[in-house]
Amino acid sequence: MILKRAFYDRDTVQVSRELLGKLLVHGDTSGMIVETEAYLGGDDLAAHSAAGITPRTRVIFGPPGHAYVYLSYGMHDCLNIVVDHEGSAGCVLIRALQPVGGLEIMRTRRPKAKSDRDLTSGPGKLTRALAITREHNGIDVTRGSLRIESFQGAGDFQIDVTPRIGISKAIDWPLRFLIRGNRWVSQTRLTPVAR
DNA sequence: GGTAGGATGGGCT
DNA sequence: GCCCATCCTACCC
Repeated sequence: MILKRAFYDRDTVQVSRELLGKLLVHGDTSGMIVETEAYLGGDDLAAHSAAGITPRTRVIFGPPGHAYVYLSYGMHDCLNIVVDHEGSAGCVLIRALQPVGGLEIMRTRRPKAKSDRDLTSGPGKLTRALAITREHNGIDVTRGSLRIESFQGAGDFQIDVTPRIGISKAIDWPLRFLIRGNRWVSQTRLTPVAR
């Protein structure tokens, strides 16, 4: 079942935790979300929205349940989901997936992957494997080809919390969430600070 | 097992 | 002109 807009129209940390175990679908490929990061509005200087409303960040300030896709380090597209109410600047970076459907398609899109773990164990890897690009910036993920669904296959799991990866500001904030023990979690910065 | 450094382009001051 | 919400390769244990 596709997640409705009300799911996203809530506190950013809460939605970041609850997106774990959900199914990200694009066309014939899909994967279970196993790692997320929360980016807040207000005084979160690591968030793109800290620069205010610009042509790039406009979508983050818009209504929840839409994709924010940006170019990272000049090479990689990264996927966020806009959350919290319109006018606030919360969003959730999708950092890793466990592949569920369309593995063969993913392998052709990431021919250099040395294992199935390599297909989607990072924010730039998973967008490549699922063919998500900046062309999807601003689209509604509560309907259409790119969407997020509940996933019975997730089963029970525990959540670990750590600081966020690859940022230089607010480096100690505990805003990275992952499914404990999952093989597809990106491996840097393992030590959890909470549950 | 681990890490150092290069690729590469857009956003913002 | 500087700063990146990354990935991959080479090289070293």
